[in-house]
Amino acid sequence: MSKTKLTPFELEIMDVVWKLGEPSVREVQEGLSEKKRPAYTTVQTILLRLEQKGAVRRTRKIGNAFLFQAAITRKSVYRRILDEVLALFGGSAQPVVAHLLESGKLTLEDLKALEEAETKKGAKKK
Amino acid sequence: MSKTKLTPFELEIMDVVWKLGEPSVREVQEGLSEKKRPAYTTVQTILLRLEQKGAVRRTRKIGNAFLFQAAITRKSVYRRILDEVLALFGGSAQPVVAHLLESGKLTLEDLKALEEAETKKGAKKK
DNA sequence: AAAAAGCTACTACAGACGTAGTTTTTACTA
DNA sequence: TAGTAAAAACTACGTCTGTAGTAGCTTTTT
Repeated sequence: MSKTKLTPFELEIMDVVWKLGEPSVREVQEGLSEKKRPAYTTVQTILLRLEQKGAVRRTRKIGNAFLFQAAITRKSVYRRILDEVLALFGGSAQPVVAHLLESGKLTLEDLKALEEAETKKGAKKK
Repeated sequence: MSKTKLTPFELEIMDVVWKLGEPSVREVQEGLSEKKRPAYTTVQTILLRLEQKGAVRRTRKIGNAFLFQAAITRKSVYRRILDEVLALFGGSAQPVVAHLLESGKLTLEDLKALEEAETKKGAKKK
């Protein structure tokens, strides 16, 4: 898919777009947490850049405002991010998980749950 | 620890520094993969910025060249990166691992191995 | 010692990012 | 239809990144 490289802030905007589905600039702005809510035009600018990057597209116009829609999936973006992290960790996922465990971000219970889910899926698949 | 925020390229440089221990600029440059090996002065610049960020420090001088050394640990950097990724994924590690599994980056075997290692460590601890 | 080779320190610069102001257009509303 | 409110479009700008050139000092080699 598109090799869309998004910045952290663009990511946040995308998050809102994904959540809302087909928001206007105004809605995106209001969808951001109050603490750091940038100016309307800032959101507008980012949305424009996201459009140029092919991450969103304008769908239609309501009144005089455009509505936007994600043009890439959340999953594809997450995958790319994880791939980058993996590359950092030498290309293998195991050390990443080991790190998560070590830092307490992931528990043994989490692991077991995941394992079980995966086992089930594997069995079900095909 | 230091809230050192490193760019991708700085990360690469750090990687070489960590690997070599106490390299000179030249050694760092040569430690980078041949494909994208930047000019000597580019490496120098990055090393300078890393120094300003507190990520490396100059140790001594051999001939007329300085030697550098990491001032932050690999682990602390990795931890910060993972924290950022976790934040993206909603603060929880489980979805991250689920993603890894789904994309085939992590296998059931990996999971089991990790689980076992973790169990052992947990038992050993204190 | 003079030249050569290698380093450091300083400077530069284009493109990306975050941020937002200003001008122009559009579309309701009285 | 004229006025106004809201949005779009355009412009701007400081900082960060990747990238490297250049001037000048230092060490080594003739």
